[in-house]
Amino acid sequence: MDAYDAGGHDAGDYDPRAFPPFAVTVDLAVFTVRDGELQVLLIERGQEPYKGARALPGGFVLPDESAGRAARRELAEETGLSARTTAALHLEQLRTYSDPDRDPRMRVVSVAYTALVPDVPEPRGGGDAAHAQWMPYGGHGPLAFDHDRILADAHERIGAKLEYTCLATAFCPAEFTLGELRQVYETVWGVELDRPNFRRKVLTTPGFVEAVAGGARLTSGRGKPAALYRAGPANALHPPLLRPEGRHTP
Amino acid sequence: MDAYDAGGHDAGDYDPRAFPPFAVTVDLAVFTVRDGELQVLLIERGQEPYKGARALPGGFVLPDESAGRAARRELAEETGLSARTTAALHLEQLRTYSDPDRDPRMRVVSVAYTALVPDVPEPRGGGDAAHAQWMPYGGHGPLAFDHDRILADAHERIGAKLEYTCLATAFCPAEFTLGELRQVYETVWGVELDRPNFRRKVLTTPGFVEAVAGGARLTSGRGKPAALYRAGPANALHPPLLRPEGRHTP
DNA sequence: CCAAAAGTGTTGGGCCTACACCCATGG
DNA sequence: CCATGGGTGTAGGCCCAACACTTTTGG
Repeated sequence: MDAYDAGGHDAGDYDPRAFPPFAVTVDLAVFTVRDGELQVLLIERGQEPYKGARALPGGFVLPDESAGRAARRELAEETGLSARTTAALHLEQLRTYSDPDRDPRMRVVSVAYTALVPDVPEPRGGGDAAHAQWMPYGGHGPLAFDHDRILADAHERIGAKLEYTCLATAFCPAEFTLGELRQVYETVWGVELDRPNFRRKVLTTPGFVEAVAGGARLTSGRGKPAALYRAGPANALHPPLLRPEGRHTP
Repeated sequence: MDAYDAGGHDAGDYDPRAFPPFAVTVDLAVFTVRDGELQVLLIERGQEPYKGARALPGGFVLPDESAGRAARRELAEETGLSARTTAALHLEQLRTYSDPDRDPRMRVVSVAYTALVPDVPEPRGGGDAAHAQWMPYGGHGPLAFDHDRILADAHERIGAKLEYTCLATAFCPAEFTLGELRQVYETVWGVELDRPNFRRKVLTTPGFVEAVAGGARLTSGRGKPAALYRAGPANALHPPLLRPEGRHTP
């Protein structure tokens, strides 16, 4: 213990062999909105422990890459999407999970990331790529390790970020209707929003969305065709778009 | 590379010796409000690299503790405060910094924490404890490693959290005046707030503060004695206490 | 008496909720 | 022609920024 104290990178002597060895991994909480419900990308474990249980995709951080790069690489591998596609996706560090007992085999510190993707085609199992599949959020059994907690933290985070960032557009394709955007909010928050007020709010927030010139599209066949919009240049929402009753709807 | 892929904890074979070795540390961004200005706890490095430069306090995570426990332990060691005192302090995980080149000696992944402390006595250099000292935020030179960025991220985070949490009371002693609480906001945000409106806002937010029965105290000698308050049971502010002009004042 | 800080009151305007109402399309 | 969803308008109310004013202390 004293050896480690003395080896602190802030002061004292330094011995490269004195540090306690850790494995560092990334875990991914990847969300999408499909069929009007929130879905999450999960894999099925083939090995003990937790064999047969669902888990978040993830893997080791390599010696020459940052955790963020590792997360993007794993995302590409698990979804089977091209590197060009995944490079544009929204990926955000959530937090780091470091309980000594979180992995029964050894000491693993995991940096969790949250990714939001539009309704992409089903992840292909092409080549080496994974058996990852979309499952409704909450409609899966208990997950392996501490992944239930990671997933819950991720859900809470994106719910909060929808309030004061333009993040919702990350769930939508390049061009989308305001109805689709509203459905993102309703699905993640689990509430219904007033359509006219939502529209005004979004359109009066500078840089949130911008109209597409000629476009008009039908969402589900019925009703008046809706105008199309693109994501705007803004990152933050001023003022924020708060969910109805105070906080949370867990 | 393939060996590491196959060793991923989500699938495939698993070899405990195949994982890339990392050192895991914690770094602490400890803030206080002293003399009406925001100050941060820094140490001076005695070793290369960055010998003589200022840095954030921190150290290795031990094999049998979580990063959070390591952060609290380091905080106690650096400030010289008793374990009972530090156990009550607000400590929050900021984010993890994992750039491969962030430490020139070896691969170090650091989990950064932010701590908010009231105006405690100068950290004693007692016993083994550190040469840590308070310095005005921004009034120090460039820091070692990527600590400038960590510190900037921490400042942004606490500024944002003041808006929608009761965090500001963590900067105050057990009993405080509304003037002291307002000074916390003004100091961290770098703006002036309207006193009457601030008072109303705080008092009408349920659970933010509660009045101390008989108390009344003078802040700086001059003026009418102010009533004393304690931190209330609430954690979040509804509605939030937004800073004046949109975002940021960097 | 004056300066400084605490505390109370008031008012005008902005924003937002909650509706009512038209428009365009598919069946 | 009716159900469905897009889009516009409007009235009421709540909240809040701004500022005037009183109170209580130290010098």
